[in-house]
Amino acid sequence: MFSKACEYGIKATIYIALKSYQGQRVSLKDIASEINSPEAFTAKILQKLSRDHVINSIKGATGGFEIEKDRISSIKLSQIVNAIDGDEIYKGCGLGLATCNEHHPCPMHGKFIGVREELRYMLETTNLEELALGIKSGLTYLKV
Amino acid sequence: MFSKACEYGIKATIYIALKSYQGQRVSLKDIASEINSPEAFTAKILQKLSRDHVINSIKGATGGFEIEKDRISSIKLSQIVNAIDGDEIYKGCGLGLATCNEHHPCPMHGKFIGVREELRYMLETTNLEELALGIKSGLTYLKV
DNA sequence: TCTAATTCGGATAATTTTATCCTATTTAAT
DNA sequence: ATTAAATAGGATAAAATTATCCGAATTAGA
Repeated sequence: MFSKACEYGIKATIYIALKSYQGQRVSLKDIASEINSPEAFTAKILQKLSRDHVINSIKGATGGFEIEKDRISSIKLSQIVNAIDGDEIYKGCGLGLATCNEHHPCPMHGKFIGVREELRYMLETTNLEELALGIKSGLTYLKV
Repeated sequence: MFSKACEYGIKATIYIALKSYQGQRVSLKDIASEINSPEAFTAKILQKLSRDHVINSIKGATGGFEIEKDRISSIKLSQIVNAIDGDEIYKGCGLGLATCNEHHPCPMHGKFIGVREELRYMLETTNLEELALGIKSGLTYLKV
């Protein structure tokens, strides 16, 4: 469904949100260990999310990654997915046709539109805060 | 969402079903041209579908690919996807956790379960006949 | 029997995705 | 200033996916 990079990106952002919520800044090493991802690869993904202003990166000795507390609840899953995988997955044709719409639908169009719409809605309405809260309360997990 | 191989596989199977429905057997060349896919790569995918008994392949001079008419309505999209991409996409965790269930959910689990379930249901209930019929009636398209 | 049309399948190549390595740069603290 | 800890980013490598090439095998029909 999502690329590995996107999976890492989502998990990393949730973890950063959780820690930011608690007033803590987190290092790459910490993130990679917490979400069980390869460090250098995760670094590239965080750079991308930082350039896209989903997260903030702070260089230097006490540097790391964080998100302003008051932005956490307004950041949607779709922004993360978009920054890494683009929007093809929740806006594009299921069979990869360049143009697929009501006037020129692929064979799956009518069947797929509900799935895609539900995915789009889920990604565009789910915010970081609710995801981080699940981790905080020990109800959900980022690894294993 | 689906791999390129899977997209080709679905389109190819729909086209084979359409022609089989009309009592015609189709060649690889015909298929590749009709769904706009690379011939040799499509051949590998058709081999896989053939080994999985989704389609039949006939060797030799007047050979090609076909599906028994009376099986067309009973073949589900999920069988094609399964043969090529496996079932991870509609059964696995959205964040790639090896174990993700109600007792040990990933942060997205509760949000993702609806999407995944709708995708699973769509794939498991949509049959080849309805997809081929759309093409036959000129309402849907396999390319452009 | 021969030929032509076809699928099969092994080998290889190209491209994309995933992953690693290493140096430069930044910054807080001593 | 110096040092240590951290991110940035270019170069490269490994693995997976997508794509191509070509000879072997099969089969209908002349």
